[in-house]
Amino acid sequence: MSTPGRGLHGHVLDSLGPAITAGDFPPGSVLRTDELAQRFDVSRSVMREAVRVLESMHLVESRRRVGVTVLPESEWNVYDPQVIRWRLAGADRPRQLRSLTVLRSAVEPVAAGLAAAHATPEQCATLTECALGMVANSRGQQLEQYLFHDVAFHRVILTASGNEMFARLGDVVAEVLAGRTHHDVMFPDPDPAAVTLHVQVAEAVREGDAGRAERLTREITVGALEELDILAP
Amino acid sequence: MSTPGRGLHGHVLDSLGPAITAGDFPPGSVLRTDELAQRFDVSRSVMREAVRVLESMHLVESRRRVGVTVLPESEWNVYDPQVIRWRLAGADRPRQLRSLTVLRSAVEPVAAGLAAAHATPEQCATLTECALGMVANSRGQQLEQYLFHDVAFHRVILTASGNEMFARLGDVVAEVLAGRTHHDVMFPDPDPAAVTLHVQVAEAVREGDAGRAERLTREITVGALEELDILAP
DNA sequence: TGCGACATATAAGTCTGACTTTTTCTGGGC
DNA sequence: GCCCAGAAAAAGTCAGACTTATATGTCGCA
Repeated sequence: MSTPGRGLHGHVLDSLGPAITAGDFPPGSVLRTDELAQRFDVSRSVMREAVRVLESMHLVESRRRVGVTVLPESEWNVYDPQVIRWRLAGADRPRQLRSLTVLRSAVEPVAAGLAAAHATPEQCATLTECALGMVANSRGQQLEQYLFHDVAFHRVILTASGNEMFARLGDVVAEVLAGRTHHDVMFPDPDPAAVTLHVQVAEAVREGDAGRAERLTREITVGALEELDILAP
Repeated sequence: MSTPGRGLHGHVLDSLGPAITAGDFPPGSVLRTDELAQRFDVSRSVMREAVRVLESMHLVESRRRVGVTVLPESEWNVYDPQVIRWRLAGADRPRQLRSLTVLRSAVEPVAAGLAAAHATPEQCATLTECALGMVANSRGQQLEQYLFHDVAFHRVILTASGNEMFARLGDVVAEVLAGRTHHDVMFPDPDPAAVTLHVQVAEAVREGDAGRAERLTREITVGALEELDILAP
């Protein structure tokens, strides 16, 4: 999905980031750069670079004479893809998935409506292909193939909306959908109603019917939320 | 609003960040750490820390034997508050405001609906106060006072939704609203209809009427979008 | 002429040690 | 009890030497 551990400082981040986001260090905990450098067996320069990155994510704050203070969750840059990945890998993954799914339920319908107005013919074609791919793999435990087309579908919607803020949520949606298929309980086959809705959204976008695209997508996301409620009530 | 230029590397970022996000270096441009260190008159260690931060924002990519490559806009972490601030300070500020306003139009109505279900009595009280504050300052060019209550209002809605992803957009909304009042053309007095809508949203949340809160908030954001269309068609 | 292996230059990456600066804490004097 | 000066602690900064990956160019061979 992304670039794990490039360089020594990256390796340090791969350890420290998940540890902090998992709550191993309660907010207000104080770490010392030198000690961390020793613990990870890297030089102080490398450790400082890692701390700077954590600081830019607002996971920690570095102050003179004090040290590196872990910030409360409310300060974190929870939209940073790296932070999202770390948190999804952690213990309260279910809560993350819920948060992100609620975000989806707000964004995707509006994005679909905009896509109906702005999608290029190519994007419409891709959308239809994705929907058909979902149909073709909706039965017979072909979850991986289904997931592939599902992710592609939602990426196209978000991109075709023409809004960059929406487009950049493609990775988030991909993580959420992948998480549902891989880590969490999943029904052996996808919900047939959801498959139909995707096909209909592709139709609505193709026809430029913004209102219908939005309504149908809202139904999809409502379904995703209900699925979460069933799995983790 | 935030923490400008803490430390030497922060000062470098305050210069480099806006320059990159403004497009001063076309995507693919290659910078060299040593040269940058000279240009900003800092040591390489400091420069390296700054580059690491830019790298974590996906504004640049650092590769051996090549240098620091500026990435295309499509790679940027556009949800990073710092990046948002840099871009809003730049030349294509209007486009940013539009992107962010569209995001608001997707998120805030859903947030208001959730707030109606989850808001504490304290939050309801604060919300009503904010709405009243808006009413009280809606006439007579008291834009600053009006803005203050407007920002507070939307922050409460986003927080009361109980969704952390929504809550973290409070700063973004604050930037957008402040931008509208300060930098851009603004009607001498706020739209009376918008003021009324805010009061009604506060009512709906207080009464726990999620549907109405969502609908009314959608009207507010539609109004904000239309306002943009009028100002920059 | 074309292609692959090898050599080389380059820029990032890393480490170390010394020094500076800010800020908290401590303790003494009033 | 309060305030100010000094000390201590940790981050911040710098300079220099060394390592490593890698893009590119060169040479020989087919």
